[in-house]
Amino acid sequence: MDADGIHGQLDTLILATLKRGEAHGYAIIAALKESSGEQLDLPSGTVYPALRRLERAGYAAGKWTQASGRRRRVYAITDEGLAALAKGREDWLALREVMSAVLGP
Amino acid sequence: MDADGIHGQLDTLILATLKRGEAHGYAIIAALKESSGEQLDLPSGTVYPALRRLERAGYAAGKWTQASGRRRRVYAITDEGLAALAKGREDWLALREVMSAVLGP
DNA sequence: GACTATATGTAGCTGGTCTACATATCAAGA
DNA sequence: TCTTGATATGTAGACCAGCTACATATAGTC
Repeated sequence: MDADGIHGQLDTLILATLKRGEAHGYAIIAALKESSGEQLDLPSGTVYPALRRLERAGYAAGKWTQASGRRRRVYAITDEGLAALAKGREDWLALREVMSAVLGP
Repeated sequence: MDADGIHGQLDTLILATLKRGEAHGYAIIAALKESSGEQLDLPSGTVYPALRRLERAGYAAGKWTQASGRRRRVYAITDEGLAALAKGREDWLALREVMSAVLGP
């Protein structure tokens, strides 16, 4: 699936990934690819702006690190981020119910 | 749920409603409210542009009718619309799988 | 020395959805 | 009769998420 199939769930997906542990953008892309069973392959132009958005919103805290010469911006989920993730999950479940009700089982 | 929770599924929801039988905008809003168990309450400013979009795309065919003095634009789903609905359903199922895989069961 | 993987990001665009507004008819009740 | 609410359709203007394509840099490998 490419990114235009995720329709507003991007933040929730990223926050869910960060909940498992802090990570940098490239690793998040790889983790989502892995945890989705190779179904998700998000372009960097989608993920990096999303991370800055999450940071600006206070849902993730980023810090620069250095790993074998490469600079990385590592993000950790905040308390607000955990709350946002919980809300995102609820919204998702509500959407799931509505879609099931309308589309059929 | 208001319309900002449906994230790109609007067309699929409308096409699914039209599949049950032709309908006009106001009736579609009411039908979605009913079939979702009162969870969905879409504003007209969301639904009417969506219908014109679907018509422009060839997924729905609209015609003016008159019912007790009120003019109505009644839409019927086309063959292309049925195909688009099938694809929308597949996309939805794929998204569901990805979200389940990442968020957990 | 060239190529691939790792790693981050910007520029410009498209398009869906929102809020608020505008319009008109019909039915019911004060 | 007048007002209100339900029915019914739509436009204007704006926002913002996600897209594609591009730009940049280092490390390791062949």
